[in-house]
Order: sequence, then structure tokens, then C-alpha cells
Amino acid sequence: MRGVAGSDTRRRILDTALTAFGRDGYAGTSLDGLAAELGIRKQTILYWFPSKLDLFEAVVDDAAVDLADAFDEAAAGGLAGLDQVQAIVDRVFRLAVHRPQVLGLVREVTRPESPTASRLGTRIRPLYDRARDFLTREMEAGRIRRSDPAMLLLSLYSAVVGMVTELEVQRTVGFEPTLRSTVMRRRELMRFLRAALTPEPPPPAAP
Amino acid sequence: MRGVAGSDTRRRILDTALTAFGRDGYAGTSLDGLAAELGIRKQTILYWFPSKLDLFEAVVDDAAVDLADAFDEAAAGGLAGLDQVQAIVDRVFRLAVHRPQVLGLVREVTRPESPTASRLGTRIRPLYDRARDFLTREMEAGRIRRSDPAMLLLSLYSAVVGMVTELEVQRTVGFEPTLRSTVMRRRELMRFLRAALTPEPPPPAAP
DNA sequence: GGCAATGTCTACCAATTGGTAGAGAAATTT
DNA sequence: AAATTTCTCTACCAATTGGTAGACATTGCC
Repeated sequence: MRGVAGSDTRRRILDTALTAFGRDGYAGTSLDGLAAELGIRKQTILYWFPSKLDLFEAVVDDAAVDLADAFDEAAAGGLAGLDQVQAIVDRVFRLAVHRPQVLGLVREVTRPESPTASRLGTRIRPLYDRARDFLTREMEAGRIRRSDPAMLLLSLYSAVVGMVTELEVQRTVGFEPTLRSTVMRRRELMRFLRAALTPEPPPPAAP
Repeated sequence: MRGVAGSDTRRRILDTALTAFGRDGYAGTSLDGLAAELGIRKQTILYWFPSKLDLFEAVVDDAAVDLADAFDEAAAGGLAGLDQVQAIVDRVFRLAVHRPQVLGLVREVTRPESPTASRLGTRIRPLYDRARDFLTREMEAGRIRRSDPAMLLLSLYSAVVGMVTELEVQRTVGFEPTLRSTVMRRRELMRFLRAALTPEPPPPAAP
């Protein structure tokens, strides 16, 4: 089997590399190891991606697309206020459940000394701006508690990524998180976020 | 200058290694690089710590002490409810300001595949238990919104670490965060947390 | 069938990695 | 002052790293 297929080799490399980089970090991932995992030679990887760094950047770009798609999809509903926030959180959780690697990579790539410190930054920038604008708008409309939108966004981001990361930790330790526990986490996170974002004390339940 | 002093060599290695591991990760840190940074030979490091992994574990243990001290200090006041939470957040921010490396290490060590995945875990476990018990107690006393304490703690942790990490990102990009911006971040985070934790809609301000 | 393009491989390589062995200087003990 | 302990160093080493050169097989085109 030589010089065959090939078509999907690039794809397979990207997928496996995404998992590896997210799991072991850039420095902790070796091309030889990656190749072994794929059942190919390292030189095949270097054929598709001229260097390790090029591979990493391709992986990041790839993941950025996934993230952007998820956001687009969640934003497509045209919801407002907390409902929109909820839709996004739900969508991120869904991503975290069947492609947890993407979130692992986000974690790796947001490290200050990441080899692409700026890259995902610029790739994600549009999403960031959109989210901040959304928050600003909703605050002005009185649907979300007023505060510094950038700070609030950071708090939201941290809470969500932290929660999702925790899912992965649990998985690693051997506790395959059940669907129920995942649902519980998501619900608890949303209660937390709702409490943090609600602009006014909610009206007392109708008696 | 041979065979002299030495006394503080171990200390210096630990400090520099803490920074390096937190900044570049375990895999991304080389003993040669570390030694160069310290102006000594790698073999001197290996004299004090028999292997790279031993060094890493010593660094983690060391950082765990710092964290525990910070918490103890913040908890010593014997405050309750949100005031206690605020005291802890303040203290963590103080730690983040003059020993940001410690938080960097926390980030590295909480990665699922960290070489000591479990180590900080067990080292920090008592802190974790204390914090959860505290939250449980305060919920029962009605001073903090009721929810799953473990989940809530995770949300808190994520929000705080995320915010502090962001400080580091800013620093790395070259924006030395001013004292004012740091204070603002802390205040904004506390507003977020207060909103998220307050049990009842606060009584309307006295007219 | 010939031939260029494509894709995977074997064979290397220089640099770096964590780690060992042991020499030798200074400080401490006797 | 001799002996011993403590500390740092020079000199290596095998394994692994990312990367280069080029052989060779397969495919599709003419």
C-alpha cells in the first residue's frame, strides 16, 4: 500500500495532531510519536506539513473554524439576552462532549508562551468582538446586568472553559462522565451564569 | 568560586524552575536551559534534584505551600458569607500580582496529562475540601445561594484563575498591567461573583 | 506503454535531551 | 595538618528531537 489513497492522510494527521497537541502540549508532542499513533512515518507528516510549527498552525486554524461554526450556529437563532447566552453555552458543551480535543487545544493555545500566542488570538478575534458587542448591546437594552463587557466576557469564558476542562479531567481519571453528570454540570453552570448576569432581582414568583 | 555557598542554590533552582515550568510547561522546560538561566551547569541541578521529575515535584510541593498559606491567611479572619469569599479572592489576586508564577504553575499542573496530574491534586485536596465545606455551611446558613457546592467551587475557581491568567497574558503581550487595571479587574470579578453568589434579591436600597 | 505527478518510504544527520561518572575545590571535622 | 564531607564542575553517553535527501511505488494522463 504505497502512494495510495493519500487523500485523507492530511485530514487524519490534522485530527490526531489536534488531540495530541491539546493533550500533551506543543512541546510535549513529537512528530515520531504522532506518526506512530497514525501508523505512518514521520516523513509523511513532513510531506503534508513542512514543519512541526506549520502543522500546529494548521491545527489551530482548523480548530478555529470549528469554534466559529459552533458560535455561528448558536447565534443563528437570533435570540436575545440570557437565552442567547444559554444557547451558546449549550452549543459549547455539545462541542465539548463530542470533540473535547478542540477545547483542550484552546487551553494549550491560550497559554501566554504558546508558540502561536497571537495566532488563535487573531483567528478568534472576530468572535470575541462579536460577543463583546452582543454583551454591550444587551446591557444597554437592560437585558443583562451592566458591567465592563470585556471583563464580563472573560469571566464567562473562564467559567465555561473551566467547567469543560473539568469534564476532561474526570474522564482522564477514569470516571467516564455520564450523560447525566454532564447535563448536571451544564445546568449548574447555567444557574451560575444566570445568577451572575440577570440585571434585576427577578420578580417574586407569582403567588 | 567552587563548592562555596551552595546553601541557597537549591532555593534559587526551585524559584527559577517554578517560573520556567509555569511559563513553558514541563515538556517545554529543559534542564540545560534552566541551568543557563541560573548561570550554573545542569549537573548542579541534578545534584540537588536527582531527576527532572523530582525537581518538578519539589516545585509543585513548594507552590502548594504558598497556596495553602495564602488561603490560611485569608481564612484566618473568620469572616462569613460573601465577605469571606471576597477576602480569598483579594488574597489570590495579591499572590497573582507578586508571584504570578505560582498561578502559572497551577495552570500547567491542572492539565489532565500533567506528569503530576494527581500530585497537586492530593496536595491541594485539603484546601478543596475546606472550601467546599465552607460553601456548604454558608449555603445552609442562607448566606450564599444554594446550589451544588462542588460545581459552584469549580465555577469560582475557573473564574478566578481565568482572570488572573488574563493578567499574565496582558503582561506577556507587553502591556504591563497597571495597578489601576489590576484593581479594576479584581473589582469587576468580585461584582460578577457577588451577583452569582448572593442568595436572595438584595433588598431595595433604603429610600 | 511511456511518463510526469503524487505520496510514502528508507536512510541519514546535527542538535538537544535527561542522565552518569568522576575529578577537584572549598569547608568542616578530627 | 590530615581526612572527610559538601558542592560544583568537565567529560561523556545513549536516546530522541525536528528536519533533509532521495529512492521507489502508485496513479492518472498522453
